[in-house]
Amino acid sequence: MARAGLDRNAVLAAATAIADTEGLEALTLAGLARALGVKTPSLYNHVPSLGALQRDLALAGMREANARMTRAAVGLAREDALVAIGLAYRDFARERPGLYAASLRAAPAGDAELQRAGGEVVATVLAVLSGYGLSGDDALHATRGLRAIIHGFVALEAAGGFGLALDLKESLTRLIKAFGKGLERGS
Amino acid sequence: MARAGLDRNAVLAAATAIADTEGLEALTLAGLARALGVKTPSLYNHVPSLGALQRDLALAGMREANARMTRAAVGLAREDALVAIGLAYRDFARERPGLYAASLRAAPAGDAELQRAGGEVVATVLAVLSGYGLSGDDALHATRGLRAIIHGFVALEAAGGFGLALDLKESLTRLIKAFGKGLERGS
DNA sequence: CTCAAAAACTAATGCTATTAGTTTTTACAC
DNA sequence: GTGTAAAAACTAATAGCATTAGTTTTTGAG
Repeated sequence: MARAGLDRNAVLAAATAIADTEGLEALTLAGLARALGVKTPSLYNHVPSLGALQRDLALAGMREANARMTRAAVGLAREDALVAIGLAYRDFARERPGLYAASLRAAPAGDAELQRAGGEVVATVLAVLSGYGLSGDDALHATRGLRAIIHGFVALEAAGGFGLALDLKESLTRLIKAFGKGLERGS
Repeated sequence: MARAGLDRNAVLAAATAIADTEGLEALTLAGLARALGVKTPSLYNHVPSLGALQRDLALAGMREANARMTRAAVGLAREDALVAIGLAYRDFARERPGLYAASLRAAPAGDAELQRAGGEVVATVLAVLSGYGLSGDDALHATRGLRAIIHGFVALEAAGGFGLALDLKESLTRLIKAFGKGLERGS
């Protein structure tokens, strides 16, 4: 039957491709097996379950998002750095919609690896905010705020929640800059 | 067989109850029929499909969210009004998690009623922002910004994205106030 | 009291994930 | 080279899901 020569990475790559092109909800083991030229149960030689596959996608998504954000912020500080990581995250969501969607609906509770990846994103944001000289609760509230801003904007855009023909990149840039200004004097 | 006496509203109410208590992903026609003491196909006398049911939940969710926000903003202006609608939306997400989740993943494209409900939420936000005397693109960018802030914060909180034992209501209030301050002078 | 519509039912189809058990291929030891 | 054991494919089966078709039962209006 001419072995297909799959391994875990090949399965994961094909799953990512499907999720990014056809949407995460279109990722099924049946369809994935079809795309790989194999019968569905064969996938269980490489992946424990559909849920585990989705979790792996989520982990890959978080890591890629974090990598893009840290790379974007290199050499920048304060407002410039804030805008850079916000736009980098937005680009990630636009270019890898499947990984992005997977990273959103993963349940980090009880999954150390996933929690660690999420923690690294938080650390990136915190690092960028360190340039504002915040301390204690102020820094934590600000971190939450920036994460909420970026996530909220990107999620609404991805869901098609912004109807008008008004430049989206401009909206996000303005929003982040306003937030940055708000950080310069207390709260 | 002693007719169960269902109608569309009874089915919708039971579906809402399941979604709010067990999670939207636990809402299946099979489980819903079980809860109503009826066989699955009987539901099709009242509801066209599972997808249509989810859409109805989404519509109900948007309407309730908007109702709560407008009610919360009555008699308030500027910063106070901003904070009030933000906290009202957060309460909605916490108290009606099923309706909230349904309202997020509905696809408004091609659904006039859903679009209208979404438009009313936008109108509420715009009305609150009118107190800042913004005009043209400034008002539109600001509307996007406030929606992103509120949605982002609430979504991250609902997903358990905020780990620390730091007061969440305080975080959101600070974030919205900072945004309000940013509106007072340009951008 | 009749009768037609509404609401329940049973039976069936096709999709999904998943498990069990079987065959085939490959790689490595000798 | 050859034997053997693990890995990777397979077939077959189960269970849950949404959905459709066709049938029976109940109800309410005339």
